[in-house]
Amino acid sequence: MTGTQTAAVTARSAPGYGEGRQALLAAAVHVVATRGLRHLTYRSVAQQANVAHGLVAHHFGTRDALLAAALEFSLANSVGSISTEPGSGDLDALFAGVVDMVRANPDDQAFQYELILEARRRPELRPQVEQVYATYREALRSELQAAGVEADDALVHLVFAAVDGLVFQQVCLDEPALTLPSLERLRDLLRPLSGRSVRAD
Amino acid sequence: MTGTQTAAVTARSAPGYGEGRQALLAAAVHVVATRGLRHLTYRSVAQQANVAHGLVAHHFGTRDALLAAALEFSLANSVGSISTEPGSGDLDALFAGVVDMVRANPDDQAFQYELILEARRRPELRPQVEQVYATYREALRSELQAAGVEADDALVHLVFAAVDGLVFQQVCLDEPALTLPSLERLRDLLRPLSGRSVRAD
DNA sequence: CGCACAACTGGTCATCTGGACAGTTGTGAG
DNA sequence: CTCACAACTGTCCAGATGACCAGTTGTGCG
Repeated sequence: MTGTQTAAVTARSAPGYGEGRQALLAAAVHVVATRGLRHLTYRSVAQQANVAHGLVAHHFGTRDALLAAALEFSLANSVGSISTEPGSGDLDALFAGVVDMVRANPDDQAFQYELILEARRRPELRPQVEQVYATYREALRSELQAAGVEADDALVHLVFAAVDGLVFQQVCLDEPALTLPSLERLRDLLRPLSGRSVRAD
Repeated sequence: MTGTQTAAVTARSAPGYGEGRQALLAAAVHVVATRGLRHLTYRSVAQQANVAHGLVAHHFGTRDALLAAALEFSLANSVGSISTEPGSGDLDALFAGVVDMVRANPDDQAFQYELILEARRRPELRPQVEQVYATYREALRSELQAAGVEADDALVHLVFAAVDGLVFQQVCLDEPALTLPSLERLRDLLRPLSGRSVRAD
């Protein structure tokens, strides 16, 4: 690519030298999220990344390996804190940023749900999926304990499943309007279990 | 197929005359659930159904139409009551059969999650998906009200999302051990909201 | 500048796929 | 039994796909 930027009328510019691998990872997330696993082909992902299709085999070897790497990439980019005030025990801060996070990164969420389902069929993907679930659950346990809630396994599992379900529905049915009030109700349900009564209501 | 049953050593027998269409629908659910949407091809579904692959085009015309029909088929086969004692208001009966239902029909659950994600990309699938969610939510609202719980939209949405999330995790991560205790905890959280205190603890 | 190596390109090929289609088989009514 | 029609079969074909690969280009070091 030597001085032909003016000739390149595509919406996406070619990645810089040495940036192809990363561009392919991001492209894989986008293609899967928007068109499904079925349409993730060497050519579709290369086109999305604006590189030649042979580069997929060059960097990843196989389609399966691309997917595994893309999952790792997506998780690394989206795992965040479950509270806007980590460690504070403030229930109002718990999951407070979820709706905006999903809105800001719908591709990552959708991609991850696709890959979680794929993990049923691809055992090599499971460690990553399980690790993320476990990480979030431990973080949730800490937050609940900081709030004075006795956080046994069943409660942690339930609360995390509830949020997982809310996000899934937001992503799939595009119903963000009810996510915030539902999270509010979740906090209302948890509040009597905590040692605190901060909210004046 | 005239008297060659002894020669047919395949695990699946060919469907009877006139039963091909139904066999293909069931096969589609199984193939998608076990191998993903990507591997749902005319040939894979026909092989699973033990019919010739041309029959897919004959009955459904296109792969997309097969999927839409299979979703309808799967939903018709799996939508059940959310309580083991419908209308009773008994919180202990609420979602009591869920774990066993998922265990008995993992294919249907997985298939439906695959199709829910697919509905993001295929607007024609959305009415069915939304209809099922709406039906379940209304049923949940009724059960909660029968239990004396003031069932506003946010609470219904939250409770259904929680169960949806639990089922998703059971299906994908194969962790049924925590589903029952989590449902128990969900009921514990709902109990103070009801006008009843039936459980002796 | 030359060189080693990585990144990248785009052609190639065997195989698969969606779907059309002509021919065969099965069913039920008259 | 005959006939109309639906169900079914398996071949065909154009296009797509995963992956390989020889050749080209870019980078950084000596």
